[in-house]
This record gives sequence, structure tokens and C-alpha cells, in this order.
Amino acid sequence: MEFSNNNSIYLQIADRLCEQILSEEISGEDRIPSVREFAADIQVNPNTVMRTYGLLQDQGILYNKRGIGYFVSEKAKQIVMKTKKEEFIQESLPELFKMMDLLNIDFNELENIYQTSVKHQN
Amino acid sequence: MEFSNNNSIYLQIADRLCEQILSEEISGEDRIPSVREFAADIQVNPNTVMRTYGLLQDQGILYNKRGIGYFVSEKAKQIVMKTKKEEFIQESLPELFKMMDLLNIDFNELENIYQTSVKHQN
Amino acid sequence: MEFSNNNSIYLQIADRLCEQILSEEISGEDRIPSVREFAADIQVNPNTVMRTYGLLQDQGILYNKRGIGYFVSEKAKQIVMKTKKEEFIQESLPELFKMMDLLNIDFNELENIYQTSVKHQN
Amino acid sequence: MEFSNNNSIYLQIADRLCEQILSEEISGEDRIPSVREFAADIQVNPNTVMRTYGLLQDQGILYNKRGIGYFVSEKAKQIVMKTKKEEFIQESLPELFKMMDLLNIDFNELENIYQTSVKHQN
DNA sequence: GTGGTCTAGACCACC
DNA sequence: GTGGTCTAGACCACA
Repeated sequence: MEFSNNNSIYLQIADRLCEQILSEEISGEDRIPSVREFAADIQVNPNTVMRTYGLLQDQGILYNKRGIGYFVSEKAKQIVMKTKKEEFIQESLPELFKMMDLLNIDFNELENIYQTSVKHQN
Repeated sequence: MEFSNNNSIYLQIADRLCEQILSEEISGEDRIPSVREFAADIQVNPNTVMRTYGLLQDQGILYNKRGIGYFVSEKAKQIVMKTKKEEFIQESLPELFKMMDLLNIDFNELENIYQTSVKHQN
Repeated sequence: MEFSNNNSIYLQIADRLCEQILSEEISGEDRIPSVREFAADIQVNPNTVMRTYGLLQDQGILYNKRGIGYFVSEKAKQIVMKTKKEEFIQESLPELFKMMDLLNIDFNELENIYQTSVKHQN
Repeated sequence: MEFSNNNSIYLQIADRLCEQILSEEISGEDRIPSVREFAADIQVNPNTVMRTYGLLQDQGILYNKRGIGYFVSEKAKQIVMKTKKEEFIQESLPELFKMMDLLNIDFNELENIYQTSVKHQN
């Protein structure tokens, strides 16, 4: 796994897990890899993974069975959905719209780019 | 001037100057405040302002007349426009579309939010 | 390490690192000393070393692994070579030839000085 | 007149005057423009020109007749020649040869470039 | 441990 | 007055 330099690694890992939960690649009650295993897998310091798991646990997205491992909680998708949506609407979008204004990009142009990008996904 | 904690101060200052260039509050060949003056103005250490000015100079947005001060370069707006637009299209937009996909937000919904936010600006 | 007064310290450090890269004392993927370590080593403030590392990172000569340290990038030698060679041919040489002209030094004389200086290196 | 950012302006002016003396564009006992006149001519602060004249006066290249102006001294060319030649051989050349070594440029290559540049002057 | 940022204060060359 | 550099020391997030 590759990491950008803008964001801290443990947050990038968290984001990736959240995406997998949203897209249901992993879902309620699945066991996720152990800290060490995951760390080895993505070539990262175990402390870093620990930090990710801790964060997601605090948010109720993961839970821990002592001695066994970490699991995706039943409400995980719901929580992630809510959190991300709030963040998206209240933080990302306003910034985005402001940028569009400064760059003189109107909504039609945005729609064009969107249609194009959707086609490319097929 | 107030600063958020997510981003370093010197970058926030840079962003602010770029916005002023885009909105033509300051434009080609204008002299901008001296390092010390600006620093006092926004209650920040001169070194921090120096860092901002240096960064923008490296990007060709500002230039320096020795012993006189910093000036907005003729092509400043053009450079800022290009840089920010690339960043927007290659980084912000893909993330936006990905997020819309994951959060099940379709384009109509986005447009609604956009229209609302535009109204609020007036 | 000793520093001349003509040039700023952080640039002299950068030059030294570049020379070591050219002469392959340090090469692709090597880790270089941490900011603090290097600073202590050459008796200079950490900020000054930080500035050097930052500069070389901007040029693609160094890169950073978060929390681990700075490394010489794979293409470092290539980049340094290209940069320095351009600088040499487009700036140093024209000045050299102009100076030779003004000082009435012909090419044979230059060659003599060169041969002498080469001998002294052995 | 345009100035580079690497060197202080007053030194660039001094260099230019020295070149004109070496090439005999201006020579022994010529009167050179007054500080104000020259400053206006090259669009520079009079203090800066003052500094140049002062420097060259200290080196015996210019002399001043009070109330009349600055003049090129009789031995000007001789002095400039000696000073520049020493500087050239003891400072510029060693640095140049070191660079050639690091960049793997041998003397033949240098000669080729020289021949080419000489042709282009004709 | 690593880098990154910021402050405070100093000194210098230069215009 | 201007920028430019450097030091000392602090604090923080991160691996």
C-alpha cells in the first residue's frame, strides 16, 4: 500500500478501512487482520496500525475481543456513513464550492467532468 | 487573522494571498506589505511570513526587489489559476466523486446542496 | 565542518551533499543522518540542516519517510548531474570565456594552469 | 541595466565599470557620470551608485575631484587587470576545475565548447 | 526516535 | 527602511 505525504499514515489506513466498510468488502462481525499481520502486510510500523485500530474502536466502528482480535462492529457501516457524510457536507463541500468560485468553474462544467469520469469507470 | 490548526500557518497565509490574487484584490506589480509589517499585522513571527513569501517566490507568484520589498508578479494570477485548477481537477474532484459514490450521493443531490450554498452567499 | 562567509551555510551544506552524491560517497536509497544528528555533527542549528534537507527534497534529490528519516532518492545523482551541468555550461563557462577575453588569457595559458592544478591533486 | 539576484547591485555595477575599463570603452582620465546621473540612467538608488564609486575609489581605480566629479585614474586598467587576474586564478579557476572533475568534463570537451563559443562571436 | 513548525531575538548586507 | 540567515529553544504529531 502506498501513502501520500499530505496525510498521516494511520489516518490513511483508517480511511481505507472505512471505504471497505462502505463498499461492503468487509462487513459486520468480520474479523480483520491482527495488528502485526496487517502491519507486515502493508509494510508499516505495528504502532501505526495500532493507532488506526484504536481510533476506529473509539468511534465504535471496530471492537476488540481480548486475546482474539479486532472485529467490525454491527453498526459499522451506519456509523461510517453518518460520520463521513457530515464531514463531507460540512467541510469538504463548502471548500470545494469556494474553490469553484475562485477558479470560475460553474456547475455545468463540474457536471461535464462528472459524466466523463463516470463513463471511464465502465 | 485567525488560523486553523489543520494546516500550517505559513501555508494558510500563502493560500490567503493566492485567493486575493485570484479575486484581484491584489494584482500584477502591486507591492505587498514588507515581511515585518505583514507579520505585525497578522500577529505572527516575521520568519513565518518570510517562509510564505519565499514559497510564493519559488512558484513565480511573487518576486523581490532588493532592499525594496516583495511584489506580485505579472503572471501571478495566471500561475495561481493554473496550479489551483490542476490541483482541483486532479485531486479534489476524483476524491469528490469517489466520496459521492461511497456515500450514495447522486448528482442531483449535489446540485441541491450547491444551489443552497450559492443562495447563502447572496 | 567549516563554512565560508560568501555563501549561506544551508547552501554550503547542500553543495557538500551534492558533491558526495556526485562522487558516490552516498548514493541511491542511502539514509542520511537525521536532522538533529547531522546538526550536532557539523555544529550547526537543526533548523539550518532542516532547510538544506527541505531544499534538496524540493529538487527531488532527497525524499522523506515519515518518522524514519531522509533518504537519497534513486535518481539523485542523475538530477544533481543535470542541474549542475546546466548551471556550469550556461553560467560558469560564459563567464569564464568573457573573463579570459578581458584578461587576455588565451586557451594555452588556461591549459597550463589546468595541468598544473591537476598535478597538484595527485 | 538588469541585475542578477545572486550578487549585490553595487558590485554588479562595479564589475561592469571594470569591464569597460578593461575593454577600454572608458579609459584613463575620463570623467564618468555623476552619481545622480548614473543612478537615474540605470534606475537605481543613488546610494547604491555612491557605494560603487566609493569601492572603486578605495581600490584606486577612480578618483574624485571635489565638486567636479569622478574620474578614471591613470593606472585604472593596470589595477583592474591585476586584481581581477589574481581573483580569477586563485578563486574562480580552482572552483571551475573542481566542478569539471565532479561533472566528468575533461579539458578537450572544454576546448570544444570554447571553440564553438568563439565562432559564435564572429 | 523522527521531521515540522513556530517564536523570539539577533546580526548582516543592502537600498 | 528592506530582505536573509542563523541560533536557541520550544511544542507537536507521528512511526
